[in-house]
Amino acid sequence: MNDIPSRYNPKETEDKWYKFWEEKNLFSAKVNPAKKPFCIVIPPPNVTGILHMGHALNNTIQDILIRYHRMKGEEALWMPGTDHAGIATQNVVEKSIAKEGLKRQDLGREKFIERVWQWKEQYGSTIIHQLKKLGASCDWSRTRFTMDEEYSKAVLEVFVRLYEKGLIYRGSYIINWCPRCSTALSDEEAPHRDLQGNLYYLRYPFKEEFRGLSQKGTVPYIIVATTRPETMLGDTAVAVNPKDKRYKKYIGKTLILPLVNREIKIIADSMVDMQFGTGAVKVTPAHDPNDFLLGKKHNLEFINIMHPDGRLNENAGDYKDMDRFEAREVILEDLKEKGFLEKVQPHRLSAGHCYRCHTIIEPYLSEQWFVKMKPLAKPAIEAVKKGKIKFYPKRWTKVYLNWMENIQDWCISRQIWWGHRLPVYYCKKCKAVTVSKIKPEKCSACGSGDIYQDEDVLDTWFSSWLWPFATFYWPQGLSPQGTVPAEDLKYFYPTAVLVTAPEIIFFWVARMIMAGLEFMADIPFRDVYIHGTVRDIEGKKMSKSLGNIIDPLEIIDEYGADALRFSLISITAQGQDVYLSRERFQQGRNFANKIWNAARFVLMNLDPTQIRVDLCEFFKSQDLDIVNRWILSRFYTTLKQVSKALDNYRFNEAANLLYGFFWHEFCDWYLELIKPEIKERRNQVIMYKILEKFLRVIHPYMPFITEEIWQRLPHMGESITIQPWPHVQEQLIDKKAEKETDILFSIIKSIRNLRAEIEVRPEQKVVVSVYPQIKAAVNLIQNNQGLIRRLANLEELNLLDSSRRPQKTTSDIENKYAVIYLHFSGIIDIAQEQAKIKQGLQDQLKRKAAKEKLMQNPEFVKKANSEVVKKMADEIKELEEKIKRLEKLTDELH
RNA sequence: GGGCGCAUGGCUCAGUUGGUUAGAGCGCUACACUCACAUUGUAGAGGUCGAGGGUUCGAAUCCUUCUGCGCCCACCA
Repeated sequence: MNDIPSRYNPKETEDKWYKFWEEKNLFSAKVNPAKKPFCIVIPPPNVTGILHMGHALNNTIQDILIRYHRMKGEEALWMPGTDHAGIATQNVVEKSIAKEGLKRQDLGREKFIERVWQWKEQYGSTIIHQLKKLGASCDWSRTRFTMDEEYSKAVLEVFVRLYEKGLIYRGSYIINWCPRCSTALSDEEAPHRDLQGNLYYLRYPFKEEFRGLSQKGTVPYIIVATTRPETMLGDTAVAVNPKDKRYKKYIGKTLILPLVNREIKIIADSMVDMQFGTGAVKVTPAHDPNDFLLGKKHNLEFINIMHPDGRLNENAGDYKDMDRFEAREVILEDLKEKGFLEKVQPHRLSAGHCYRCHTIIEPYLSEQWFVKMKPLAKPAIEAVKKGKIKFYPKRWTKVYLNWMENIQDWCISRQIWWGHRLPVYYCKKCKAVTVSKIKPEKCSACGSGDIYQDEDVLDTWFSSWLWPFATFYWPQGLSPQGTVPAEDLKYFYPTAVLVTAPEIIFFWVARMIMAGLEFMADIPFRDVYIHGTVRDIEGKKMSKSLGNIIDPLEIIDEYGADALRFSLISITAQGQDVYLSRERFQQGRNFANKIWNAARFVLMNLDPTQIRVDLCEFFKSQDLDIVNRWILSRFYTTLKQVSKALDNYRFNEAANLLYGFFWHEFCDWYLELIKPEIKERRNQVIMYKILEKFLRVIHPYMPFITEEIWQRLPHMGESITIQPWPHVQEQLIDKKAEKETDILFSIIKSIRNLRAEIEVRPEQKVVVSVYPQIKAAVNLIQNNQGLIRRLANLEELNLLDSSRRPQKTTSDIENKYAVIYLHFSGIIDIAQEQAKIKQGLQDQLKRKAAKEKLMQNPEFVKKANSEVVKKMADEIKELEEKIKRLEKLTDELH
């Protein structure tokens, strides 16, 4: 009689509806002055990316927002795309050609880049397909890639503008160098991790006293401490603090650098911490950022001892071509042998690690390009301080500001091939630098045609920081095919909200704010929502290397995308980390199935001819019964709360509200209540309308199942994705009905409780007498006897007007509203009953005493909210009545 | 060294501006597959809200100190 299976099968629906949405272009957004724009730019995943739980969380949140605002009638645009991810992608392709026994150098730059593009064509859209599996409603027709021709123009434009403004400069500085990737990295790309290492104490002998020391008996050497002994080969000084009494007399003296036999001076600088190590520090200006500063200040020699790949170079003498860590061991051996090693102490230290390959980075002196950040940071700090951009949760504001206020210049050149090549040209003749978007014919200084382009490419983030406007074809404002009109940028920018993870704040969020203000003269987004990190059940971050990954695609396969989405969101408190296990997804699957079966039930019992009516009109024309008034009220109350929660980025709250409403109110109570009279018009209309509206409201969370059901309903419109978000009908919110059903339900629950307690078989009908404790309950019970009888499985229901315990009573129970007596031919355990009553009496007395004490406190009466005081007084009155009744009962039982 | 987060029933967590008897999911116990759903239903057990101190008529909630766990930042040779 009906063709709906009793289990929801996501596999049969998800791909089908996604295809449908795409075919109908339901996700495309256009400039529409009649509508409010709502735009989110996706944090572009790496082209090398495959969907992990972090993506799943990040994109589910964005999809919920986009679908919600689309239904609210805004012009919702979710701008998708991918990031060329310079280092990561180059690494992947290098690995792939390594299978053919090739290195990128074998291919040469051009051929290698060709291979990367080939790779991108083949695998670069994997993540896009996976996002579609998730249900992401991006406007795919706009998909951008940071290496697109037009996008690249924007990148070069920005470089040139900043250069011309004097904000980009080139210079030799100590930067983070990854020997494995063989490139410079920004500070953000080289996060510090703690390591267990050693502090090595080395003896540097004095030159003057070198020979005759043993006779004089003075200290023949100064001891310096270092964690990287191999860098001693590049030492050009030893520094002490000028205030340090121990060393004052040695300042200006000369030492002989062991193994190398270089003469180095002892210099004084207040930078030296007297407390650390021996208070004397070896200075390696080419291999340590602090030493670099000292080197500049004291005009020291800069000796680079390392090849870019981490092996030592010709300046390392005998240690040439050894790997840095191998050299460390050999050097230590040699130092030890020659008596220059004083001691070795275990030492916790932290070192930068390449964020792509996790190799320990080397502070390395090299010529790089930098962006001066302070001038860019200033307005970006202001924008957040003034509240033009808001972080959710708020606490990230401080993290952002702290970083921005201490911002360092940004190293943007990378010594790799895959990326935007610097628009910088050098003249072979006069060495002048020409910076130009398009390759210049000749040197801007001397006019020579003998020029060549810088080999370096730009940091990937130097392109991603333009994402919120470069995706709209800034600065031309027009896509090459003219498919994206110039007005788009104006209409959709600034975007509404950026959704991302905390570790991206510095990399991307902060820089987008700076770029937006600099190039668009406006903030790129109004809100920043920072969600938590996805962890496993033990709290460890999910990562491939730990092997604790839960693959979202497997979850989709097993439970469905809706289940994945719903579960993920319902356990993610705002901004808190998420602890996941596979079992957690059962909740979402079960909920989907519940919705499925409720819809199935409604459809099985639906007469489509009855329901074509406007809900409000229908409501006005009818004298609706309490049950329908209640469920309408509950729906609209929930809707109101859900909208509010979504507006405040409280996604889990909205999810849980919807879950509770649908499962425990609509299914458990409402559908059960109307079952016998389900064909009545009022029930037909209300159950249908609520189901239909509920589907819309849960749709942002569970797009697939809601579409599947929607399509089976006698619906209007082609897809649920573009149905309007229901309006809150305030006039249907009926607190009185809610209160009254609470009375009915608690009476029914109490009876059920009673039955269970004395183990009445479920099929056994019993007789129950009810003595209402509040006036409102009397009529209510009277008018809803049938309902109570059915849900509590009663033979007969008597309404008492006296609290006298009726004859043949087996057991009783009381709740806020009534005392309930159950008549059943079982055995009455008088003692047990007495104990129960006694206990109840004592509880009530205690509660009454507590409340009376509060009421006798003049401070309370004076200061507390009058509503609270009144409530308290009412409660005392109620308690008094209950106590009176209980006392009477005790007497009777004696 | 600086900053942030977390600590609530066996487990994982909610608890918005302080206000009745602190909630949910999972797990557990008992009962129930004729009636949309066993991916289910009904009922139940289980918490002195990490510790001390303070503010307040009133604190899981605000302040403070401490303890434990986790994270971020920093030029700790």
